Parts: sequence; C-alpha cells; structure tokens
Amino acid sequence: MSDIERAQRHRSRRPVSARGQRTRQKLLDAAEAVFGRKGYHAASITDITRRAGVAQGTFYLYFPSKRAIFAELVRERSRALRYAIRQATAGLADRLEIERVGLLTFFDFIRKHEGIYRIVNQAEFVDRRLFQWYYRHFAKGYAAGLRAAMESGQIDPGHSEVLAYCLMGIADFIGMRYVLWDGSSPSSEVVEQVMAFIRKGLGGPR
Amino acid sequence: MSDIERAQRHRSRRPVSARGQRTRQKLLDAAEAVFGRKGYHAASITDITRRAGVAQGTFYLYFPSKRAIFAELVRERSRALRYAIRQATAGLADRLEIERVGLLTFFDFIRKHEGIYRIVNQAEFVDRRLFQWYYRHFAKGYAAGLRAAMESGQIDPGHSEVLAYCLMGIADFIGMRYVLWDGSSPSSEVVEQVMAFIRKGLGGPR
Amino acid sequence: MSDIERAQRHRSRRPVSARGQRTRQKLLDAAEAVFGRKGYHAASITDITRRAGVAQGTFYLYFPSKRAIFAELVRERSRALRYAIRQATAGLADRLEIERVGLLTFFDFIRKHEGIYRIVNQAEFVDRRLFQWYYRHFAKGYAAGLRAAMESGQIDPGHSEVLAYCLMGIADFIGMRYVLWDGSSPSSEVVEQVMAFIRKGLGGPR
Amino acid sequence: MSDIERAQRHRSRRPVSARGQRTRQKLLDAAEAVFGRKGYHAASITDITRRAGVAQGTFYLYFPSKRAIFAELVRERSRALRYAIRQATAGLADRLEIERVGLLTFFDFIRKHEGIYRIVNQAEFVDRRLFQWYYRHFAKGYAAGLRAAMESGQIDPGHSEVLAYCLMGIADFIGMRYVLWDGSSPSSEVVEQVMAFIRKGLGGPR
DNA sequence: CATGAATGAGGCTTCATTCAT
DNA sequence: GATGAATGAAGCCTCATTCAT
Repeated sequence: MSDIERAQRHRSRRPVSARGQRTRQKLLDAAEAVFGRKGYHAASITDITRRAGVAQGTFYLYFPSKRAIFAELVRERSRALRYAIRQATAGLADRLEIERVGLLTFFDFIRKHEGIYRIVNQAEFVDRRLFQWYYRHFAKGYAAGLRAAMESGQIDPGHSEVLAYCLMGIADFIGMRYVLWDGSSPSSEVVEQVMAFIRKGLGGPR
Repeated sequence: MSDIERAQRHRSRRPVSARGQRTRQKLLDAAEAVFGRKGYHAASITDITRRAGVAQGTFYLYFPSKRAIFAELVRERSRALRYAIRQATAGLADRLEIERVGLLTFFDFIRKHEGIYRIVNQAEFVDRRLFQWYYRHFAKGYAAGLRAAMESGQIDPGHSEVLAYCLMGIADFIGMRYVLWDGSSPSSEVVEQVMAFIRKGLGGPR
Repeated sequence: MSDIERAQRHRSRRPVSARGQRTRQKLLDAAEAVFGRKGYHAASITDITRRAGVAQGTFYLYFPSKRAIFAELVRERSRALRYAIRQATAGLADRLEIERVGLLTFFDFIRKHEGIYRIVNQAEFVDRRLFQWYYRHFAKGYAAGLRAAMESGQIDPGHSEVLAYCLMGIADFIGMRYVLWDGSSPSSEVVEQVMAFIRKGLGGPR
Repeated sequence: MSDIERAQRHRSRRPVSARGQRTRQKLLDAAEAVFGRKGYHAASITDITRRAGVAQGTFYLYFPSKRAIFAELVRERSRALRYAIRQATAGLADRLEIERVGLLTFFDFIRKHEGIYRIVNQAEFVDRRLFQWYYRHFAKGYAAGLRAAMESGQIDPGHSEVLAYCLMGIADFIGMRYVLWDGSSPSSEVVEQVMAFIRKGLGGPR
C-alpha cells in the first residue's frame, strides 16, 4: 500500500481526548530526539515509541507512517522557529537590529532543537517537496522584510530573494559550525564578525 | 563484524590490473549517480552494481562496505572540487576575482555532479567524522586564502574562519536554490547580486 | 509499494543454474503443502521457507511476493491437471468413457495434490482474476469436448458451457466429499452412481 | 488465550434490551457485507464496527472473537437459506418441481447475499468443522428428500447422498458462474438447460 | 451499554554482506 | 577477477484484542 493510500485510509486521529493529545505530543517529541540523534533512516519506529513510552502500535494511531511524523515535525518546528523570530524581532525598526536578533534567536533555537536542524537536511531524500517548501517559505518572509528595508532606504537596493538565500546560508553554516559542532552559543566575537560582514554587505547609509 | 574490522580484513582493495581499475571506477561513478538520485539509504548495493554492470559480489572486491564507497566518493569528489577551484583561480591575484571565479567553478561543479552535492548533506548521519572533515578541510584552505588577502590589505581584517563559513554558506545556499532547484546555471543577475554582497561584506580599499 | 510495482522491479529470477531451479521448485512444493494445510492467509513466508529448507530472504529471489507464488502455484497445478486429463483421455472416442476417465483422473489428482484443491477456493479473495481464469479456462476446454460429442450425436444437444459447469460442479463436490473428507479414493459404488447420473443427464442414443 | 477459553469467559452474549439486539444485528449485517467484499482475512474488526457505526470495543460485547462472528454468520445465513427453500417448496409434490424451485430460490438467495456465498468457501480455513457442517447438514436434508422421491418412484433409485452432492455441486457452480460472475439471475435458457440435465439425470418414469 | 485509546505479537519484505564456484 | 545464489537480521506496519472510563 502506498503512503498516500494509507494516509487516506488512516483515520488521522487528531484525537480530542486530553490523553490522546498528550500521547501525540510525546511521540512528536520523541521523534525529534531520535531523528536528531540517529537521522531519519537509522531511526526506527521502535526507537521512537520506546522513548515516548508507548507501544509500537500506538504510533500508528497518530501517524500513518514514519514519513508522516517526519513531515509533521518539520512543519511544526519550522512554524515554531518562524514564530520565535517574529516574536523576538517584533517592534524592532532597524534592519540591522532585526538581523542580529534574528540570528541570535536562530542560534538559540537550534541549540534547543538540535534535532530539527539536523533533520531538515535529510528531508531532501525523505520528502523533496517538503524540503523545498521549508526553505522557500522561510525565504519568502525573509525577502519581504529585506524589500521593506530597501524601500525605506535602510539597506542598499537589490535582489531581495538572492539576498535572503545569502543570509540564510550564512546563518545555517555559522549555526552548524559554532552552535552544533562546538555545542555552545557562538562567542560574541563570532557574532560580531558575522554581523560586521552582513552590515557591510547589506550597505545602506553609512 | 564492525566496519573497521572488515576494512582491516579486506584485501585486494587497490587492484593493479587495468581491468580492475576500470571496474572500480565504474562502481564509483555508478554510486555517485545512484546516491545522488535516491539518497544514501534508499540506494542499494544492487542498484549500484546493476548500474555499473557488474555482479553483486564484485562490489565487495573493491569496497569493504556501503559506507566505505560513500566515504570514498565524498573524499574523491571533494578533492576534485578543490582541484577544480585551484586550477581555475591559479594565477589570479585579486581576492574578489578569486571569489567570483571560485563561485562560478563551484556552480559548474555541482551542475555536473548534482549527486555529490546532495550526498554531502547526508553524510552527517552516515559518517559524522567525514561530514565535518569535508567542511573543515575546505574551510581551512578558504580561511588561509582570506588571511592572505587581509594581510595584503585587499579585504578588511577579521576572523578568517568565520568569514570562510559565511562565504561557504552563501555559495551552498545559492547553489542549492539557483543551480539545483532551477536546474541551470545562475543568471548573471544572480551572480552579480551575490558578488556585490560579498564585495561589500569583505570590504577592503573601496 | 504495490505488488505490481514490485513485480516489475523484481528481476524475476527464473534462474538458469541448476541449483536455482532446484531451489525454486523446492519453494513451490513447500508452498503447496503449506498453503494446503493452513490456507493462504495463515501460511507465512517463514512456514514456506522453513519447509523448503532455505532462508527467508531466498524466497524473494524467486518470487516477488506471497501472492505471486500463490498465483504461480495455481497456474502450474492447473496446467498439470489439464495435462493429466488430456493424457489419460487421449485416444478415447466415447464421451462417456472420457467423462469417467476424466473424473477418475481428477480424483487421483486431488488426492496427490490436496493442497491445490483447497487452495483454489481461496483464490477468490487473493486474486479474483486468477480465480475466474482457472474455472473459465477449464470450462472452455470442457465445453469444446462436449460440443464435439453433441455434433457427433454421442450426447444430447444443448448449451455446452452450462453443461460444462454442471459437470465441473459435480466433480468438485464429489471430490470434496469423498476424496478430501474421506481421505481415500471414492468407492466404485460412488463412482458408478455419479456416472449413472451423468450418463442419463447427458443423454444420447439409448 | 484460546478461542474456547475466551468464549467461556465471555459474558453478556445475548443482550436482552432491544437496543442491544439492534446493535448485535447491525454488527452481523456489517460483517456479512465486509466479509463478502474483502474476504475473511482482509476484513478487520475495525471495518466491521465502522460500517456498523459503533465503537471498536462494542464488538466484543457481542462476539468473543472474529471467528465467532464469522461462524455465527455462516450458521445464521445457512439457516435462512434452508428456511427460504423450505418455504418456497412447501406444498410441492413433484420432485422435479421441487428441484426447480429450490434452484431458483438458491439463485435468488445468493444474489441477495453475495457475501455469504463467497464467505462459505473460506470457512474451510477459518473453521474446518463449521465448513463441513454447513455442507453435511444441507446434504442430509437434501438426501432425505431425494430418498422420499425414490421411494415414491418419482426418480430412479440410487445413492441419495451421492446424488445430493451432485446436485449441490451443480447449483453451486451454476450460481457462481451465472449469478455471481454475471451479476444477474441466470437466463431462463440457462435454467432450462440445467433442469433438463437434472431431469434426465434423476430419471424416473419419463 | 458503549467508547476509543492502547497493546504487542507477528507478518511481509528489503538489503548489506558472505561464499561456493 | 568475477559471479550470483544464499543468508538472516531488522524494519515498517496491521490488527485482534484488552481495558480504563
């Protein structure tokens, strides 16, 4: 049976009972941890359910397949990240300030959700559509913010999407190198160097 | 049996005969194609040998395990990429020029070796050491080049490693977005935007 | 993955080596025994491979799925039954004689291949097409023989297909009752009674 | 726990309340439909309860196991078929007339209860005892009727049980071929051909 | 009476690896 | 050097059944 058929047949629980909600969440959290540590393929459903403290069969009450929980996880955490950044940067007017706070929030997020960071890269071979969606979606919002800053003259005019991908690439690689590999928040020295590069790169008055 | 034990026990890794060399290369090429298309886990040894036109057993005459051929591939292609960039930028003195040519060479490389690009991201969960080695090794050379440019005053002084990761992140994300997803070389407009950002970011005497 | 996709992907071994042929046959024989005893669903691949004396994985070298070996079995044994009847009745001119010999051959066959007899009934829910094919195919040949007998005036004229299904039904139920349930060949008394019914039913001169 | 132990332990099998009766019947009807369409094994308890519009747990309030509802269904429908035939042939004196009406009633029944017809064949591997009981029970009554007809000279004397299985086989196969596969009542031509065969086969004074 | 969440055994299938030829 | 049949561990998933509410 294909994943699609299964998903259709599946009474995708979305259970109403509080107990069900809790179980579903436990599975999601366990999945993040396990996928993060072992990677999508090496992680087994058994690993997930064991960590969640439920029986194997229970998994399929809430998710129709391994792929499905993975996709759900990516979507959910992606939402959470965007939300966190939006919250942290709300009220800020200066684009550079937004960049800095956004960056720090991102580093913070991947420290707390190491798993999700590692996971996304794998999505390419798990669900190519989801993988692209993740970045495109993020880039869209990013680019919009940059465009606004260009219009108000805060930064040099330019191709907002290209810029968005440049900035995402920077955040991603710095996060990988200094947060994930070093296992700590990047030193202020690193942050300052990155911000200096970005500030100059984006330009604007002065 | 562990991978390490197997590797030690393994004989006849480096065949001398020309025929052996050819078989080995066929396997490596097939592996790149298959890993690139399906991803490391979904690709089976059978896929590889079938594509290489040899029998299953033959695989183990040349590589002790699936991981091993993967690692070999990453190392080999990484070497090839660095070589290509070195060749292309040899003789160039201007750092910005080096950046531009390096970028274009990189885009060219991933167009020809889509597989390898996709593959590296997976390496994290196949062989974490290899994964980090890949980037660290590249970053080291990159940073050295940047340091030289700083010393000669071509670009602003700063933390060369951080800068290297920033630039690698940019190349990686732009390559993903405009080469891989669009399936073509990035338009000159995109390249110019990226270069403008880098030029300003790196600074130096106007 | 669907059965069809798998079958296509499957290098349906049809191995040439004598060893392979032997293994394939062992699996087929084991499957007949196991399906016959336990029924299609209760029979596991493990049951089959254990009985055949090979490892589980070996099964999939020769058959792409449980359904596939089942279908193969039905087809193969159906062919064997038709062949046996054709051989036994070759040279007979009298239709009644053909009926009698055919019946006895059939009883003999289901004694030797209890499994297959039991199995066919299940085919309806395993592979509906195969199930109908089995009976339709048999009926076609049967009806042709009856038509010839009608034309030569050996039996009363009539609707040959309907007659064929009547005669098949008789053979099937008598076989079930007296061969399978009693576990022996039907007594001559039973055979005579059946033949008397058929003789009168088919009519003809006298 | 074995089926037998469970059945003994099981309480509240025969609900007294009208509501309970209704639920039980809903389950039985749903089971007929589901077993008929998917077959015993492919049908799940969930399929049945979903179709019946009750919760999964409710099933076990009325039946101790999947096998049990299956057996109940076979028994119930078998009773219904025998009852229908008895009703339809009550008052008829001529054996041929009884045969004809019985046949038509049978065809009618399997049109209305396609499910049950298909189901019985599977019973062999679900509950062998039940399977044989079904046919033996039916044959017994059939044979008795034939014996009476022999004694009154309406048909040729002979082995009544053998004859009963012949006639059951005919009805079964003609029903399968012309009712189930064609999805309609058999044409009068088919019925006449069958009846002609039976009439001649049974003999009697002209 | 009824619910529906939870269980866990067991089935089919894949695939990296070994080995006899 | 090469072959390809064989192995068996391990994974995903289903489903009859139980149980707390």
